Amino acid sequence: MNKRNKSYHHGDLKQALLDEALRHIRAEGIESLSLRACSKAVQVSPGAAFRHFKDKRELATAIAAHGYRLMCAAILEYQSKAEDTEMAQFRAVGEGYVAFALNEPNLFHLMFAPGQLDSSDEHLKAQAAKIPMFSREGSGPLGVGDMLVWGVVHGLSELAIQGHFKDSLPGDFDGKMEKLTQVMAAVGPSLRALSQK
Amino acid sequence: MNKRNKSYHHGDLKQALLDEALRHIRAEGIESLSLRACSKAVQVSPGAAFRHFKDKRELATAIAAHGYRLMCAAILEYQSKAEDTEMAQFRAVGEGYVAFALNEPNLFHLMFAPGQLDSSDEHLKAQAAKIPMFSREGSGPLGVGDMLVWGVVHGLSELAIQGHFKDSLPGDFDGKMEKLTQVMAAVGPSLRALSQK
DNA sequence: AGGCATATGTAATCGATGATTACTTATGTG
DNA sequence: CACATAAGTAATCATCGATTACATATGCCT
Repeated sequence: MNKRNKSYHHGDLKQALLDEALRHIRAEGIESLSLRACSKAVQVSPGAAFRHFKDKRELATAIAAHGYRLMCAAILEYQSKAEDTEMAQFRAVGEGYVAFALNEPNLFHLMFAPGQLDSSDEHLKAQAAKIPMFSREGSGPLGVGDMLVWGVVHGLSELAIQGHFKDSLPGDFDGKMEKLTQVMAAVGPSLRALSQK
Repeated sequence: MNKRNKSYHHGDLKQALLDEALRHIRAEGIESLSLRACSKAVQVSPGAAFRHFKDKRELATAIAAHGYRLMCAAILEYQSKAEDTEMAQFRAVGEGYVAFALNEPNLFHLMFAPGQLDSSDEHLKAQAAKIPMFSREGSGPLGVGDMLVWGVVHGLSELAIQGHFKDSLPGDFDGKMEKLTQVMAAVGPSLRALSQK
């Protein structure tokens, strides 16, 4: 638990691997993530990584869980900046969701790449449950409004990330957010109404 | 061009590889697709596959292009079954999009997995351009309504595929489609109005 | 028919990867 | 201080994408 950097033992290899994996995924995406490359970057043998992560998927799952934490933080940030009306708070959730996706496209992609993750991981589920959309999962069926709200923000996020809106959105983050906020505002009220009944 | 199955030459190896790759992607997904396994399944040496596809990505791209053809067919089918009113045809596009996604989740996933594809492939772009949502790309910026329409159908498709609506949707295809059709119908008119101005 | 360019396939090989195993070294607790 | 355990190494396997040099079949041209 203490930091021993004298020799041999790394100190906190697990965290170091997580850091390196996060850095790599942000920069290059999940596809090219390699345990060996991570191990080398942290100056450790390939096999050592498997002492802390039984799988490549286990590492990816941990990173995805961290992604949910960041997404949650983004939503809370937008909520804290918004007025304290129900409608403003409702919109802030969507804006935070989209803002996170635009800022962390590779993390967003990983979080919705079921093949690369262990979806039954408890820590992963716990972090996801902090997101309003996810927290309603399991608590009975979602209403029409809830499905639409999630669908809109998720679809817009994904399509924007993948460049399908590149002719329709400014190049910089602030411009994208402003335009997407307008887009969502166009249906916000009706979705909110559907979501409440 | 003729079918010679006497010996050595395969006859139509390229198509055989495409068939096998499509079968594998449908059954297992893109992640585990392997050129070697495909080659073995078609009784051919691994290197032979590279005669017809310079890359693994080139093979994946061809399959994705086929996916767009199938998605287009699904949309046309829903349109042909729908009434000949503007609103009914508008809704049929969305229903066809979602129906395809539910029927071919792995193909749908591949078509929106930019890392695995060569997005600049001409054949791929040509097939995609037959989908109403994609055909508006490049023809000036999309309006608010168009972005919302695409976002809704795409987001609902993806979330449904990934099981995030599993408490809210029936287990069978027909049940899912019925519910999702209701969901989309709840905002169809307002989106259509936005999309037309 | 004969000959030859080309299309198509094989076999061998490279480097990287995920994963496992047996072994070694450090840690810290009774 | 001894010893169980945690944490790392080194070696190895099978698989993968990709390239190369080589072999064989096809079909066109005269």
